[in-house]
Amino acid sequence: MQLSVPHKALLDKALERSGQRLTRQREHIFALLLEKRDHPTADEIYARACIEMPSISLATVYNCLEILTETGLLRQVNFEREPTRYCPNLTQHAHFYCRESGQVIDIDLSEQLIAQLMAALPKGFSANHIDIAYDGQCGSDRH
Amino acid sequence: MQLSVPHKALLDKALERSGQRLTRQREHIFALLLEKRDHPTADEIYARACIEMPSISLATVYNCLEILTETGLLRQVNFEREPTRYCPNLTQHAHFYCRESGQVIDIDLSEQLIAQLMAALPKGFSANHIDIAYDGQCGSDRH
DNA sequence: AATTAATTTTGGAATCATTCTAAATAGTGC
DNA sequence: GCACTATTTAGAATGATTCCAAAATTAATT
Repeated sequence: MQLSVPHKALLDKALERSGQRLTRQREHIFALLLEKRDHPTADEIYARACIEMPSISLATVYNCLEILTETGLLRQVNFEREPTRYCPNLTQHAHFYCRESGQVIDIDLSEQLIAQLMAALPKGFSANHIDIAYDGQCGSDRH
Repeated sequence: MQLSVPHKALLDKALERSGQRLTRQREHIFALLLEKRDHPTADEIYARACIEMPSISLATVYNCLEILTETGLLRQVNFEREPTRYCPNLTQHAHFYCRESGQVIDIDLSEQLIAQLMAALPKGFSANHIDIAYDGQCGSDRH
């Protein structure tokens, strides 16, 4: 598994900007997230990482995910108090959690809809972020 | 602290409907939530409950909150992986979490806005619930 | 009111995701 | 390659929540 040239450049730049070093582990975790964009948990990422890098530890996976999130390369996705999932899609979008198939699907929202949500806030309130999570059935029969 | 007659009737009916008994503990926890609608965590509710009912246990608080949620009298509110908070406002609404003051504020959303959010889903998807959490500054200086 | 049966409460142990810690290892600039 | 600093590692610690089995309470029946 290999990071594409533009993604590699993105990673280099993001780490440099925040004074962090590029390590094999960080690169591998980032590549895994980009390769299969299914919103895995830290445990799932750890299991996948171990295939090519058996010596990696779970603590490192958590650490890499934290650094990648801080540097703005990943987003955390939470559903209730389930384990945190990770998402490399940085555009403003919502998440749909299908309780049947367990899949998490990105839902694009129009600028206009976001603007309306912002406009629903009382005077004086300002939001840095809106987290929108749907849950229901996605109609696919994959399990 | 006393449950109003209509709220008492609501509690009775909801418990009966799902075959649960009315207990002092359940009534007390429900009354606490209605009295101060500040989205407390289980720990905070436990601390408040102990004032009038020192023998109550944390396990019972969790159990009551679960039952009251299941019977549809309370909603759980989560922000990332912070401890779950509880809310007796059953109308469709969003939550605003002020990182400065720590306050959680209910935000009303129009039917129309909810409908638009539902309409943003791909064909075949159906949502039971949409969870909307803003975070930012609420502009109050209470701390 | 006593008896029984079923549910609830209780305190403590267990669980699970995540964070912390301190020693070992790997990057970076010279 | 050397020294300096950041990172990784394994395992212990944490914190919210759930589980457990015994004691207490409630509801139904006599």
